[in-house]
Amino acid sequence: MKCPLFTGLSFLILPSIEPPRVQFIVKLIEANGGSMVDSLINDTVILINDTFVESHTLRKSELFHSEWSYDEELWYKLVSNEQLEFFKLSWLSECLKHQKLLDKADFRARLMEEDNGNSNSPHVDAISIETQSSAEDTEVEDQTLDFDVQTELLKSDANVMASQSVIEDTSESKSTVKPNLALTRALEQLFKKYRLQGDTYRARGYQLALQSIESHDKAITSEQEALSLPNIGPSIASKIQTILKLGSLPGLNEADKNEELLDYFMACHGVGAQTARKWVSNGITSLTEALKAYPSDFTWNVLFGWRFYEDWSVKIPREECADHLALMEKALRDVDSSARIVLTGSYRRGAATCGDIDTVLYKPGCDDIWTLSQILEKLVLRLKGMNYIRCPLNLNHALGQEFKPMIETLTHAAGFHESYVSGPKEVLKKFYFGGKLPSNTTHGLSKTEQQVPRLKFEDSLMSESDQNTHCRRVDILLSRWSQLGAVMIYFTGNDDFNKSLRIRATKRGWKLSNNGLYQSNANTEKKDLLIESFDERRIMSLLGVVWCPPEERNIKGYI
DNA sequence: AGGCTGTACTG
DNA sequence: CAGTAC
DNA sequence: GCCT
DNA sequence: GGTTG
DNA sequence: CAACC
Repeated sequence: MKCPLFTGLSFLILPSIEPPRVQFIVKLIEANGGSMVDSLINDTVILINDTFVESHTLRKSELFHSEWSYDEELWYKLVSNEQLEFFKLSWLSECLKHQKLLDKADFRARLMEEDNGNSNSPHVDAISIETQSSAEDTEVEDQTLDFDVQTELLKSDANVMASQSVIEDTSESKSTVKPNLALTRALEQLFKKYRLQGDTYRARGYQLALQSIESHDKAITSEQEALSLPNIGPSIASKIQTILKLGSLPGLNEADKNEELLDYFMACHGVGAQTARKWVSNGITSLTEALKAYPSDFTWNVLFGWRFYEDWSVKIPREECADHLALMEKALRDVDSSARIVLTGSYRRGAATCGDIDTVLYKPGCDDIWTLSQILEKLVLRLKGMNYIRCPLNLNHALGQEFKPMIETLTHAAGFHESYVSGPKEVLKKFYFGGKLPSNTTHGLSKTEQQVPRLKFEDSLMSESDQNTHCRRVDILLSRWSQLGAVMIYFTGNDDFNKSLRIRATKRGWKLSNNGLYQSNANTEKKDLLIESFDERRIMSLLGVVWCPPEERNIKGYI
């Protein structure tokens, strides 16, 4: 008498042992001395139902998860543990058929579907970083790497000033003296001009030069003096020379019809520099004309941009952001009581008015994007049901179905007849949309009427505007629990603050993104190694930046 | 000469 | 892939 | 555009 | 006790 | 949720 085949082995079968076929196999396992478990015991053999495996990789993950019959905790453990191995359930059937334990190698499977980015283990401690340990916690720049400490210090001092003045600037700024007004005005014009033309880096060049001059509180009197400032090179210095001599830069003050038009078009969500430039250079002067001449430029995204053109050019009072949050929080509680949504962006930086409403959605302990995505989907559905969401700006497959009627109404209004086909993506990592509070919630009637782009009359037919409440741009970004710090940094900004951090990361051979701080392995085919992604403070500290609260991240230029 | 923040979504 | 947006 |  | 990770 | 302020 031999021992039964599976004596002493424990098995875990995913995603569920409910299906009759699996039930049958379970009986066979137990008949052969094996045991079933529903959590991770030592040396448990983890098997995946073959219907969910294709070429050693998980497929039909949507179905897989809807059939999941274990607790969320287990899923979390399975995805986060890099050591674990998974095999196809057919291995077991084969063993039974041959009455012996076969080599499992051919039956190997991976749990993560497509995941071409980085699957990270949440609880990993930072890899050893002895090579640059000095930055940790001592809030001092390490001397070894910085040959340009002086410049850096100068710049950062200047930026502290700049950011403070920005905060106070919200009301009045007569205390600030501007000795180089002629220069900064010209540079600003050049910056705008090149940005409008889509010449990003030239524009950036002028923007940085502009900021250099703004933070230089003495009047500039010579080309030489200008040249000595950071980000001012021969070309700009010579232009400055000209301005000093003639009082202005020839051919710059004429208000340019084309630039105005570019501005007009680019204020529409979805219309960028390339598209606008194409239209303008072909003599188009209104959205209506553009629609006729270039219908294919008008994706449903752009059409929504058009519909809410005016609403989305209006700043949002800080208090209203909180109202939006409250509304979403309430809906979220019904979807998943442990999930959280928080305000980031300019709101978190303390701004009195915000261009849009940025939020981050997460669930403590949850690193599984699929779960988070489900929560987001349900939340969106509820918000849509409340008539809060007035238009989506990106979709996955499921939501594509839900919003199909809305989108088709829109494209039909624009004169298109093809029906909308939703994309194939299953998971939502973010959701951008237009949201409008119920009219009784109206906060302060904006008494500070801002100067705002208005649609030309002939373009106003596609638009929807309402004096009482505005439709607002709202962004929801998902965050894995283990990456919350990196996501908060990214989505709190501001842009220049992010650029600064990311440049500092590159200088150290690292890579900072919304996913975390990694040691970049660009050439070697190995995956980037995680340094830190959870702790906002530690990321900044590793990059040699003294921790600062969001209100102080309102910087201009680099730190 | 080549970089300039780095990533996700649309069509 | 280009274009757009964050 | 400027910087390395 | 609310905020942050 | 747990640790923190």
